[in-house]
Amino acid sequence: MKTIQVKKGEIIQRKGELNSKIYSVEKGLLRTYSIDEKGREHVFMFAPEGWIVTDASAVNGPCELFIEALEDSTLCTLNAESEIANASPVALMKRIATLQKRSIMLMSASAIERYHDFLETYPDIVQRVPQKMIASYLGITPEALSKVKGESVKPK
Amino acid sequence: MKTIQVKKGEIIQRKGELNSKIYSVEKGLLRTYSIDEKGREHVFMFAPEGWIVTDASAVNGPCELFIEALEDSTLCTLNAESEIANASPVALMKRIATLQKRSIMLMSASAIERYHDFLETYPDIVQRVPQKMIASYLGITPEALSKVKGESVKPK
DNA sequence: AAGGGTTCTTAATCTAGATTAATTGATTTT
DNA sequence: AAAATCAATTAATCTAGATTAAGAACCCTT
Repeated sequence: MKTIQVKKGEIIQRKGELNSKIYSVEKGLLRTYSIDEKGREHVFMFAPEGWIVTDASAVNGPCELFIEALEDSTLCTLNAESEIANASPVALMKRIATLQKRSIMLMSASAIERYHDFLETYPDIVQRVPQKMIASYLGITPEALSKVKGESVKPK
Repeated sequence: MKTIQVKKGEIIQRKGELNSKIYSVEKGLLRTYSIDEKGREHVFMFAPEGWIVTDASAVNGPCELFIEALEDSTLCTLNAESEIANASPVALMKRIATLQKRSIMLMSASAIERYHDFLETYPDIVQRVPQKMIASYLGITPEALSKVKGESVKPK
């Protein structure tokens, strides 16, 4: 386990890499995202101070996700292979519960409902993240996010 | 840990209950689903023979999900509270990886792409599950599933 | 076997969000 | 500070999938 400094815009992990790590965010802000066959980016999660990031698919093979610093950040890195074996099952269950909720939201809620859920899940980061990345996290385009926000302020 | 028999149609766990369990499917088929504020059902996952089912959100509170037997089934039940502490972190990471993929699919793939992913994820259960539940799992209506299946057979 | 309920499909219409495009304002680069 | 690139918003049009409705094919139950 060691502490590292990363600069805004730096890509910490890329799809296809094998040396998977677990990152604990001490200071700053990360995001993870995938790029599909059509070349489009999809933000999977954000990680402000106190959050932990890892690409679960990297446990049994190459990473699926990119990890990028959205601000200058301080991270604690753990080697995934050795640390996962003693990871807390209770903490992992919490992660599963969060993902369970996210899947259900994506299946059932409208764009504006998902936006409000984003605000609850990540209070205090709206100002720190570009709109287009929030839109990507919601699974919609930046144009659609602009639209629904406008409608919710001045309804009808 | 004990083995129980359940009948087709039986609801094994309901939203709001506190006595969460882990179910391992020996024989038969289960599904888990949520019901949103508008009263609509959303299938979260299926569990044929060999799969394990649990409602992760029940670790820290009441269940979010219903669990139902789609066929007469034989299940091994484990008490969640006591068993989660010694659950295998590697197995939990696999579950996280599956959910990670599901979220990304829901954000980025079209209905027909998600249908093909369903066929890969659950080979051999298409014939055993009603279309409307497959549609619900995909996050679309039964009518839309009928439509895209028809289009994919006879394109244009 | 007849009746009443689901389930599936097809078709017509409607709508949330995508796409395209243009405008303005920020941020970087030189 | 001008040029160039990038971000956000607005508007017009388009489309995947929703909604509504109706008919056909299955269950169940009696």
